[in-house]
This record gives sequence, structure tokens and C-alpha cells, in this order.
Amino acid sequence: MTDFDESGRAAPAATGGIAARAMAARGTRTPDYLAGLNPEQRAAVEATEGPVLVLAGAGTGKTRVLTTRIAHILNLGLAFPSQILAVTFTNKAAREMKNRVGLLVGGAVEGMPWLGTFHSIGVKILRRHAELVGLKSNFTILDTDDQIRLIKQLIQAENLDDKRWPARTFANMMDGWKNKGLTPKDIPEGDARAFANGKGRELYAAYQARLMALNACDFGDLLMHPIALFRAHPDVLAEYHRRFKYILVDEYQDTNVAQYLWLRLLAQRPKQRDDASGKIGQSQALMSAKGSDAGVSYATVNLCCVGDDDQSIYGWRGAEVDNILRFDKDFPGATVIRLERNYRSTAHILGAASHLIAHNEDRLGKTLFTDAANPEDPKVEVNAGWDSEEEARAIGEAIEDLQRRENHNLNDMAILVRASFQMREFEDRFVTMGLNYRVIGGPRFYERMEVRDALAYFRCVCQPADDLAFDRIVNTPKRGLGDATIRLVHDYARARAVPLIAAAGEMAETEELKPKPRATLRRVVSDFRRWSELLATVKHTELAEQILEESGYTEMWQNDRSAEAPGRLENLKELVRSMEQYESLPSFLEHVALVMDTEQNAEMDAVSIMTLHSAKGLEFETVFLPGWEEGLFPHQRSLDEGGRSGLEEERRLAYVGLTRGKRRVKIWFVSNRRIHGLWQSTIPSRFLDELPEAHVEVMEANTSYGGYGGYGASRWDGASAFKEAAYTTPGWRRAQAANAGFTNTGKSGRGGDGWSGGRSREINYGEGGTARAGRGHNQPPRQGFGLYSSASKGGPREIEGELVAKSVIPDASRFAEGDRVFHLKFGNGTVANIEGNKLTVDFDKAGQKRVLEGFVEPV
DNA sequence: GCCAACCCAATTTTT
DNA sequence: TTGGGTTGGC
Repeated sequence: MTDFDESGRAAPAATGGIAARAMAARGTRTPDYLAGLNPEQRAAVEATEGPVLVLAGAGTGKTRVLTTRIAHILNLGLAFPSQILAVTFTNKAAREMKNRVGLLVGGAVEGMPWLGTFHSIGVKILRRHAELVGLKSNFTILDTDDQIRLIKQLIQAENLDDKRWPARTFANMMDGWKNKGLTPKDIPEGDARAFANGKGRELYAAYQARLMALNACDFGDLLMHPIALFRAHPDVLAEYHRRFKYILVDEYQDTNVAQYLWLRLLAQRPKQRDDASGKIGQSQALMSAKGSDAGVSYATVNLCCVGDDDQSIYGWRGAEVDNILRFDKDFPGATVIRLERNYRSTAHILGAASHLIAHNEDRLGKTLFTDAANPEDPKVEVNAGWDSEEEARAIGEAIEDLQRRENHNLNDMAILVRASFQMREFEDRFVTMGLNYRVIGGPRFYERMEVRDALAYFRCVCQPADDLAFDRIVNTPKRGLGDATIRLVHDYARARAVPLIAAAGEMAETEELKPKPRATLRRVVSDFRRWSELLATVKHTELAEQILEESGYTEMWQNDRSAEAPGRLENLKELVRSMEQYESLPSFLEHVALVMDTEQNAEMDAVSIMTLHSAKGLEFETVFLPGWEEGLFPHQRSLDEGGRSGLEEERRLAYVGLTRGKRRVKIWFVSNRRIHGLWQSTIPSRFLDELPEAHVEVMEANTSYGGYGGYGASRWDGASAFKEAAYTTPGWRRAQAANAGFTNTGKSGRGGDGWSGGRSREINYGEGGTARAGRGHNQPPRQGFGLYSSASKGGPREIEGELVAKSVIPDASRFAEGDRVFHLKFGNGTVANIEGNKLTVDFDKAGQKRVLEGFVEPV
């Protein structure tokens, strides 16, 4: 492309090192790394010049193409590693890409400073030019929590009712604006009016002003500021134009408008140097811009976007499928390459998924295929159940069965749910069964209260102007500094335009406060001062411990007798431990907001339970898809709020779910589900009707569970026998009937007939049943989140590696009857009985439970 | 200033 | 049913 030569002058060949090696490799025969690619993949790798869109269906080797492409560019010596911009959405994806490129090109990845998430690259750019947007380069990055607290303050400062106008709502609105790349002056009048009696715009502006004063950014700003920077400073933009010779984008279907604008500024360059880049200003103009506007013609640098419109499932958080649908209009002359050859799933799974997704209208259209069709492959199963308890039980049994018959690893199985409340039922059931599971998702490590508190302490020490952090912990642990005192400090600080901590320091010397709070405040301030001084001399991990210790924060949790406290202390330890790899407290803090997530515990063999959203990008031998019922999936809210496009996004979610399975997919729906504590009858999801019968087997309801050995091989073999009967099986009919009227003929599966006859929609199971297990307890054991699970790390690991129900080794237990134990979910208790690795424990608060040994700790 | 009794709402989630 | 957040009493 033309302007490429104009700006890119540093020829890689000029220097030694990697590039030299790459140069040397040039001209040899087909490099190894290309050999294993299919023709389409290879085309995508080799089309290095100009705009390229790779439509990569599920399981078609998307990441491979991306990484090989980078390797190819380096290998041909087309660019230095530092001249390639490669963006992903998540840190995980960035990490994986880095690893995989590393495998291909060796140490050269280390020289790829511009491989990262949109946000981390945004930070990098911003730190270099912070002063141009009014920040200092050591700005703080606020997360959602900080953001909300800040907004709340602003709302209150405006004398608005913060209940009528919740900060969270406004944070979401603002998020939406920032996702669209809108500054306060850009937001539509209607939006501005929608909040706080028309004060939306003012609030947004006030919020931004406040962030500037705090020298802080929120996540949205990490995109917004660079966009503003590029627009206002064409020279800076030109510098990046010169730098980036190749741009690669992963998961393009998930980009929002701001990310699109950002990319476009970087990718699209004026053909003539006429400072027109400054004019690429107004987002609206840009949105509709073709290859040229306002008399300036643009050329696109070598931009390669990879994505799959059928897997766009983040519309609700601002992703614009339209970006990918419009690619060839945005970037004229784009090469579009489709990857449709699937290497993951069976023909049945692909058939089912393709047929389903074909019901969507807004799509570019691709059809996955595989060469590896095998008559032995099981069809996609549809199972009916009575209620969600039965669903959990039956899936649990199916899992055990696969394990027993096929030596199936638990690690290769996953249960993918639509909404996280569905997880609990499975957790309860699996705890009872003694089946290892791991929950993926949920609150992240750095979002945990104790971690955030600790970080707030560190922030105060490193950045004494960090008012939000100070605010957070000034009275944590409780020191007797209540609202009244804090408000005085705030007023004082505002009046003199000094940070809170400075204000507190000064006030501690005046008569404005009562003696008690004054003394406390003085103590707090001097603590921070002291810690700040130690920053230079004491090793940061030690200082961190010292801070947590001396502030009384650790003690606070030690004195807390709730079941979560030990886990929290463990998390604090882990936090300090994770600081090791950073040089100092400030450098740790710099990384923490963006990059910190903890690796899950992969050693244990366990079934994964997660939402469909978090399953994107993963694959499993066997996938269970429970809860295919109208209202839940598709979710009622998507339907209500999103209309047809909402439904289409739900359908894509179903598509994502199906395509996670490599060999087996087992779908479930039930007739009764408890929602918000009430039993409601439900009808099967419309998506079930959208599956092609040829690839689906509807299971006989009564045989897929029942507790006596389950279904035999004949069920699989005799699949054709059921073909005609599809959708007319008892389970199906029963479910339909349950919807229409009320049939009590269904086997309840739990021996109870706890609901009476005909009209009530509520079915209340009074007593009995197994679901008691988890009731009344808030935090299920979230195995796999590093830190929570570490609470059970003390015990022998191997125990968790097998299905405990089968491994009855009476003497193997670390416990004896009468031992006191602690369980993350149930708290403290006494061992009443031991059966292999399963313990029966009388919990002090939760009553008697059967639990896995691996889940409890000796006290 | 702190704690316990109410009230309300209730997908999906990354950075 | 659950959890978070607010209110009102001590």
C-alpha cells in the first residue's frame, strides 16, 4: 500500500538480531510454520498487505492464523517486532498470543511491546503523552468500584437524590457513551435528559473534570483519551503511523465504536500529508466515512481483523457487530477470507450449530464443515427433565457415567449455563455426589473486597493524592471515623484544594474536630507518612505486610469469625506473594488494575461450570447445556430489551455453546424452574425447534436418569429408531403439556407431589429432597479461583483427582470422627462420619452435610 | 458511630 | 430465595 512506504522508513534489514535472522530465512523454501495450514488459513497468513478481514468460524484455527501471520511478517523481515500492533480484548488472549508467537519465533516476542489488550496499549500510549490530554504520566486507573463511588459523591454534591438516580445506573450510561466514543458535548440530548432531571451531561462533564483533578482515568478513558490525543495532535498520530507497519486485531466482532475509531485513526492514513488527520474528528462523520472524505483520500495500512460475526455475544456491553459486517466498506479493497473448515467438532455438532445460526438474518454467512465425519459420532442430545434439581442430578449421573464407561476426564467436560444463578444447583448436587467441579467466572481476584482494601492502602502510600483510596480505607478497619468527620475533611480539602490525606493531616492540628477523631486522624496520617518514607528503603513485599499489619487490617479479618474470613486472609497473603514479581510497590500498582487475574488451578481434574459467555474461545470433549427454556434461554430480558437483535444475540450464544463441544453435546430443558425463590413452570426453548432433526436425538426422559445404571450403549446405537419420534417423546410432550395446562403425570423425580393440582404457577416443595444442601449459605466454594481454592490446598492433592465416590479407601482420610474442621461454604463443624474421602460433618451453623474431604481443612 | 431489621431487585462481563 | 443497600434505634 502506498503510504506505507512514505512513512515506514526504518528498514528492518538495517540492523542485526532478530530481523537479521529473519532476513536470512527469507527466500528459503516454504517455511515450516506454513506447512500445516489449509489453503484458506495460508491465504490469510500470506495476505500481508492492505486491509484483510478473516472471518473465522468457531474452531477453524483463528488464533493459529493470527500467530502464524505475525511469525510470517517477522520471518519475511517486513517489520521489526516493535512495528507490529496486535490487539486483543482480554489479557488471557494476549498472553496466549504471546506464548504462541513465542513458540514460532522464539525470543522475538519479547520485542513485541505492542501486543496487548486495547486497554493496556491505550495506557501505554497515554503514559507517553499524558500531558497532552491534561494528565500526568503517573495517572491512576480507576476500576468500576472507584468509579461508582466517585459518581455517587458527584450526585450528592449536586443535591440529587442518589436513590432515585443511582450511581451505578449513571456509570452504565457513561460507559455506554464512552463505548461509543462520545464526550460530554457529543452525547445526544435525549440521553442527557434521561438522567437526573436533565443533568446527565453536566454530571458527565463534572465527572471528567474530577478525574482530571484526581489525575485518574477510568477504563473508558483509556480509549477515549488516545482518540482525543490523536485527533488533536496529528504529529503524535503520525508518529504512530510511522511506527506501526502491521496492525492485527483479534475478535473484531467484539469491538465497540470507540475501539473502532481508535483503530481507524491508527490504520487509516492520509495519502497526502496535509494534516487532515486532525479533521478525522467528528465520530459521526467518521462512522460513515468511506475510503475518502472531505477531499482527502486515505489508505489503509496493513490491517488484519479476525473475527466471527456469529460469535458476537457482547452487544449488551457496547460491541458493534456492525463493525465486522461493514468492514469492506470501511476499508475499501479489503480482502475477505473465510475460514470454514472446522477442526474441533463432529459433523453432528456442526450441523446442529449451523442450522440453528442460519435462523439469524444479520450475518455475513458462513457454514462450518468438517472432513472428519464419523458414523460413530453421537448426535446432539436433547433431554427433558422435570425440574432443575432433576436436571442437576441427571447431568451429574451422566458425568459419572462417562467417567466410568469411557474414562472420560472431568477436565474435558463443561456445563455451560445462561445465567450464573443456575450454577448453584449444580454445585449443590456435585458437593453431595462428591464430584469435583470448578466454577469459572465470578468475581475476579482484584475485585474482592479485601484485595481492594489492601490496594487502597498501597495506593495511599504511593500516591498521597489518591482521594478515592483514602476514602475507602480511612475507616476500615473501624476506627470511629464516621460520616460526620469524613465530611468535614472533605469540606476542608475542597476549600483549600488539597488532597484528603493532606487535609486530614492539617485538621489533626486544628480545633475543628473533637479530640477523639482528631487523635485517630493524626494517627492514620502519620502512619501513611511513615509508610511512604519506608517506600525507598524497605522491600516492597515486606512493606506491604507491614502496612496491612500495622493498619490493623489483617487483625480485622483475624477477628472476623465468618466463614469467609480465612479465605480473605489467604487472599491477602496471595496478594503480597504476587507482588514478588514486580520491582516496587508503584510498579505493582501500575500493573494491577489492568493485568491482574489469577490463573485457575489446573491440576485438579474437575468438571467446569461456567456461563456461556465465559466459554467463548474454549472447547471441551463433552458439553452440557442445561436450561434451554423460554425466558431463561433466550433470556426474557434480551427479548424485552433487544427485540429481534436481542434474540439473535441469544441465538449466537446458543451457537457458541454448541460449538464448544468437540464430540458430545447434551442439551437439557426442564418443566419447572425456581426463579427468585418461586417455582415456575417453563416451556422448552424455541432454539430446540431450530435444531435439525437429522443431527439431534431426543432422549427418552425416563432412561437418562433414574439412578440404576443409566442408559446403555444401545441408546446411542439405536439413534435412528428415535428419529421419527423426535419431539414427540414423553418428556417433550410432558413439557409441552406442563406449559399448556398442568399435568401431574410427570414423574416428579423426587418422590414429592408438593404442589397441588391445577392453577397455581407456584410450586413449592416444602420439605425433603436434596436441594437443602446449600441453602442459607452465600458463598459456594469457588474452586479454581486460585485463591479460594488454596484454602483447601493443605490436603493431599491426589484426592481431588478422582471421583471420590468410587475410591473408598477407608483409612486414607486425614480426619477422624470428632475432628474439628472448617469448610469454606459451611464454616466450622465436627466430623461425624467418614466414608472414603467423603465426610459427614455436623456444621455448627449449617447442620449436617456430606462433604468432600478436599473441601475441608482441619481447624 | 454502629448495628440490626427491613426493602427491593433480580442476565450476560472485560478492562 | 438471596444479597445489597438503606433506615431507624441504641
